[in-house]
Amino acid sequence: MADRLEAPPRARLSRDRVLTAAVSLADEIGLDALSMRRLADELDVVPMALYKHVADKEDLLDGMVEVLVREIELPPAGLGWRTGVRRRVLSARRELLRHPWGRQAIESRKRKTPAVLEYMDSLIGLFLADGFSADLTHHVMHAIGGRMWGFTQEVFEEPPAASTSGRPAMPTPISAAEFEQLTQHFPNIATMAAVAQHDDGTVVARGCDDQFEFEFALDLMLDGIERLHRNGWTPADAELTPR
Amino acid sequence: MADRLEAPPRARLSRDRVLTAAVSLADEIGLDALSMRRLADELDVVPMALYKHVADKEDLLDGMVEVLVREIELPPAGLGWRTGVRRRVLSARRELLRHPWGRQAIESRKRKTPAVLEYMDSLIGLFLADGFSADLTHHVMHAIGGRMWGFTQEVFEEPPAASTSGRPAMPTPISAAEFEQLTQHFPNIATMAAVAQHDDGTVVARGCDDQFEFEFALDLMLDGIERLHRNGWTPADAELTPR
DNA sequence: ACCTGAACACCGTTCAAGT
DNA sequence: ACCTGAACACCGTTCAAGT
Repeated sequence: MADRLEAPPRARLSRDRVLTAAVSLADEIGLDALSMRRLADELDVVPMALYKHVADKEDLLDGMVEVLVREIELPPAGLGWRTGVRRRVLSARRELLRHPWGRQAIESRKRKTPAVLEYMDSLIGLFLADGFSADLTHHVMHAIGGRMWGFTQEVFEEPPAASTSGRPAMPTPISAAEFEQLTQHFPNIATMAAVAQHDDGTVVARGCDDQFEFEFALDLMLDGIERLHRNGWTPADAELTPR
Repeated sequence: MADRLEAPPRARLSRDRVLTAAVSLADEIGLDALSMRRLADELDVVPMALYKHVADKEDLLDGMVEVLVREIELPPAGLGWRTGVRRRVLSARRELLRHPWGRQAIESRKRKTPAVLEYMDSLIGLFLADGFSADLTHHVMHAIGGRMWGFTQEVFEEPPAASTSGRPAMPTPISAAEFEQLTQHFPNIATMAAVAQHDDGTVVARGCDDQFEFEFALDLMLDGIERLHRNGWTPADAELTPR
């Protein structure tokens, strides 16, 4: 309504402005809907103007991932590997919840950009500082895998009955008829789902608490790593892998 | 050269033929390059002809995932949960190596199709049959997560120096100059990578053996699960989660 | 130096028509 | 019943021009 001071005819473009706009546009409309043309619209600019600031769409995505990864908190040093790893991973998960496009974007990158390498370097540093061998560090970094970026390993979610609407994957209370169907064809899923749905006094009462499942799996992995480290794992142990 | 018996002017289309063609086309050119139009070309048909056999591209991808998942081997019953899970997961991984588009396709599905539900049901059945509570089964299924489909949790791969060419991510021996760079900026990555590259007598000598890393992580998880089961885990244990 | 316009070679999908 | 043609509303990107 009133005249604004910034943006007289139009604000000047820059890589930062392009990336920031891309990040919040992706937050809004999702990664699949994010196109160079749509982004240009948002910036009140013709599509080709973007190409002065990003090489192409791949470079745009690289830049968006950089922005996201730099937001992962690095806690103070000296907390020990387990706490250090745990806090980084939980912070990464928080970023991914704020930027739901993050997983797809990170997974589709082929070149590791500086912020990505820095983050991995800091994780590796935690293990090495606490006396993990380079070998063991290597293997546990692989074992942590996507969880270092806060990826939930799902592909699983609720039993069936997906959310028809855009986002909100509600606790999905299924109807009696659907449950009957489920019991018939997938009795084991039904048995498992029944507990997660009914039960009211236990931890699982919250239906399916994503944060709980995430930490459950994370701690299972950290427990395993701690045990290997405490037992002085060496490459030789790998030969006599169980089974 | 000689006249062929099948495909007189052109073979009749069917959902199966469409899906099979899509699967092998994706094997060849990758999922991103797979378009309805390209697939139609491959089948010597106009793009719109496909829409009689698949509802849309989403439905095509659903069908392709069905084809892939049905190829996962279900070992005979009675092997016990650990062996049963391990063999399924390793078989799933083999499928994913044959169909590199599988991961992206599976991850992008929102509705769980019958073959997917059947596979999950069979996994859950293994735990229940060996006396896992429905609660614990629920949590460990989440913890296994993408690994049940044979997903490597990577996002990690070699240090830097990505494969410039299309596919073959070679062991990537990096040059002395690159290594110097790496040491400067990412000392911990360098330390870790040095072992995986030099060492010649140990297990890690193979540089970075994907199969080894996969099984290392899988067994770490299975060990953890076994321990919980043996100790009679109950939801109450979750309250006193470490840290 | 930075932005624009027009064009190219693609997409998925609809709709009305052909056989 | 199944396939086709033409069209619509999109893509990413190049290239030659404008200011």
